[in-house]
Amino acid sequence: MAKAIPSRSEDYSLWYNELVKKAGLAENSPVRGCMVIKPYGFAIWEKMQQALDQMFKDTGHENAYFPLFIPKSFLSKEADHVEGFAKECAVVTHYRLKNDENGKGVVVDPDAKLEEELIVRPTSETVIWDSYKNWIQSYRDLPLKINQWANVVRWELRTRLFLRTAEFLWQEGHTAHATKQEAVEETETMLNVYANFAENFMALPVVKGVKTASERFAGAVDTYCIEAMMQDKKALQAGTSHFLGQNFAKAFDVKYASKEGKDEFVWGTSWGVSTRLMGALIMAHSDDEGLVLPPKLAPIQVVIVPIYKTEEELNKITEVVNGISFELKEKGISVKFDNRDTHKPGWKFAEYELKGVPARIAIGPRDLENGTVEIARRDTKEKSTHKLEETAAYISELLEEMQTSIYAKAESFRKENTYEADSYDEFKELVEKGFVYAHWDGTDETEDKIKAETKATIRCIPFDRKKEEGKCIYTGKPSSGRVLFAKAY
RNA sequence: CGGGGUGUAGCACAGUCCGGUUAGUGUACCUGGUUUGGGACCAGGGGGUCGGAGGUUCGAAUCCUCUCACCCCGACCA
Repeated sequence: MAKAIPSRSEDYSLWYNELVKKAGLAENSPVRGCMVIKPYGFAIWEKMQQALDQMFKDTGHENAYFPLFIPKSFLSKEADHVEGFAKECAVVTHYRLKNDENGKGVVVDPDAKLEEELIVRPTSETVIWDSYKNWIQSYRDLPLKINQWANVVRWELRTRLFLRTAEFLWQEGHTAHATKQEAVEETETMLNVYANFAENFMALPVVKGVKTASERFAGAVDTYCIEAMMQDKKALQAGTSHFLGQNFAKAFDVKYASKEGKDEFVWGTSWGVSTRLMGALIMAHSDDEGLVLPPKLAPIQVVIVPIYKTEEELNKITEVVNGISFELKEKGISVKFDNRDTHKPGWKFAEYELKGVPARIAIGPRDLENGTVEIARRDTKEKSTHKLEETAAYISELLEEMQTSIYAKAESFRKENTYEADSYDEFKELVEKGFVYAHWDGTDETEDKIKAETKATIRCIPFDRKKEEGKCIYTGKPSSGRVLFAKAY
């Protein structure tokens, strides 16, 4: 049997790239740095969307949609914001093509130049705050809590499927509040929503914390984030939630009349997660046989593979399968019966492993005779035989067990590869091997130097860090707690 | 934008240094048969602007010039 994908331990990058392609998730598009998300990959994204969307609604948000194009002038209204995004914007300058006079196909019509160029949104703060100016007049209009599912474009110099593509899909929440406290609470709430989603649906343990000034979102007062460890021990930022203060309110003149009749600027937040989560899901759990999907996000949770010689046998198996399928579907479990005659059982086993289907039921003549089925779980590849009548109950338990066990595996992996460093020499050695908690003097300067010398960055200042007096590993200056360092994507 | 690498069938690649029949292998695809509890086997078959343009030559996938695209490493990256 030829290996479907290269070994993870030999070449992590290649393994990831090939896995994304071979499992039918996505491929490079003809447009530089963009990707085509294939049906199976999109089905996983849809499962993510569904769960997240429900969580947003449960926390009082509504969906809306804003334009893809942003007038160039909007972007420059917030000074830090334009600074942060200017270098990676796609710009629309013309609105018409024409046939080339020399017969060389179509060319841009120079007469169709736009008065003001349009930016393809790299994020929607500006265009949304421009609307909010009209939507908000009174404290009665607040809080305003909107989410949008959309695509955005950032012309990154170097791209990677799912992790950093020129165009990507995401959701972005944008809220406006009457008080600072309420906005800060919203920022925290949404970070917790993301952390819950990562841990309970993606089975991915995360570290919650706040970014240092140098990693902060352009235009934010504070950026909160969740950071996860991938199987190559590098960190991946899996979601961010920004407290915007009154920065965008001031830039777009969004004021409300308070109960006391005074004009006040509103307080803002924004938060988002993207198709990058797909990359996180793949890199966190998959093995050399393919994807390992946590049951809650698997488009197909159970696949049933018949093993038969004659049509008569297949008919008998189908009868049994219909019974099992019905029971499973009643429990809300998604089932696929792959009775295609064009592929052999062995081929199907390998294929569904590559696609990360959590549980597989095989039924053959042997089982028909004994009234049993064979059940294999994707994460450990263990196989076991069960009585027919116990199948649905067992599968239901198995899926729950797998969800927690995949999480537990990722968590213990992270634990095994997390260290504390108390000197710079120790730090340099340990940061090659995973996450490192170390003391830092709190300055940009020190952070930059450590990054330049080791390639490691401060992923976040964890919320749950313990109070501990110490000395900065680089300068020896006093510090009141450890921060999380790692090499990152 | 710098450094390195690769463009040959749907996919993965050999052939290029040292030019020479009709451009090859694996896999995938099609047909027929035997198979079916871990990516089956046998036989037959289809599929190529050798990334593109120009040049050298009797003759170019191979040599020369230009060009385009992609990948990896860096710079950049809410």
